[in-house]
Amino acid sequence: MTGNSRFAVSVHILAYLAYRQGAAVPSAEIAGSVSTNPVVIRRLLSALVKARLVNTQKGATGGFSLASTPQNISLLDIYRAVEPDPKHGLRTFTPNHKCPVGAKIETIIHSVFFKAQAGMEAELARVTLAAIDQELHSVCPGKK
Amino acid sequence: MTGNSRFAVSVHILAYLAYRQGAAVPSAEIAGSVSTNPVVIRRLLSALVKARLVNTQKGATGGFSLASTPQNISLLDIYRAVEPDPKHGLRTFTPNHKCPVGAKIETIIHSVFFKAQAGMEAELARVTLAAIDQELHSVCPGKK
DNA sequence: CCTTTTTGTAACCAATATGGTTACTTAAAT
DNA sequence: ATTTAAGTAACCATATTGGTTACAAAAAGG
Repeated sequence: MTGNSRFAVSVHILAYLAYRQGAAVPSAEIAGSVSTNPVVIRRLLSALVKARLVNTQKGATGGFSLASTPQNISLLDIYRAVEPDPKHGLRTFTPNHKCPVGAKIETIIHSVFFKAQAGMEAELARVTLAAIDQELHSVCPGKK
Repeated sequence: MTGNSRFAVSVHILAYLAYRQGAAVPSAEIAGSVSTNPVVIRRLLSALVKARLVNTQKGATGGFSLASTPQNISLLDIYRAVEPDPKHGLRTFTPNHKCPVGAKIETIIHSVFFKAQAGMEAELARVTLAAIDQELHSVCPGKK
């Protein structure tokens, strides 16, 4: 999907903020849950703040909190915030345009990747942060 | 999607083989169309041969050819041949299991990624090499 | 045989991406 | 003032990626 862990960690971050129910959560606390450095968390939160998914507050008693209800945040929102330009490995794909195949294949593959991307994003759009939060609070999968 | 160009180049390779209609095509010729080194092509073809999508023949007059009709090869077949284990950036994602969120989020994210992957693969399954080949032979998009 | 062509791989390299870390500035609360 | 915490730049180690050279194995054709 993405090759890096930005999306996975971002989902974890927002799930953690949902779990903390509106409290101002410092990056160090989130980093403790993710098991990484607070700067890594703040870097991702910087993108999430820009995408208006998260509010931020500096200073003592500051921290991060959701800018919207978990019901109003989909995983697609998160994905787009932290993976703005999925380049699908087309970076180094520059076929020879002097060849009849090379001349046309690039456009064709772009269109295929666009459809594949849309298929993936459609699934992400179906999952809300509220659904994730609910799973977090379920005691045990399969419990009656 | 993948981060690397393996899938894009592999589609190009198979499209080229379809275009050459069963001839034994040497890796150097394909490399000319893709604009890369023949070894890069042979590396990918090695995976495609193992997946039984391509036949290979050593020696003079040797080369590669499709092992099946273009109609019987989907882009999902190609994807699975060259990206056998899409690790979706979960390599370095190892949350803190001592935290209630960290303990459960990994499973949840795995399931989300699985669905997203399935959405993407469903689109790839809908495209055959024959469809690509047909697009390659269309004179001009939009021509009457 | 012997030469030519081509696959099959190993080995190595440069470029890039990624995540972790330190350090420092800015801002807010008490 | 002091403390807490965001924001961000800079740097580093590691991993991935694609390109390249090199060479063995194999098949065809004299």
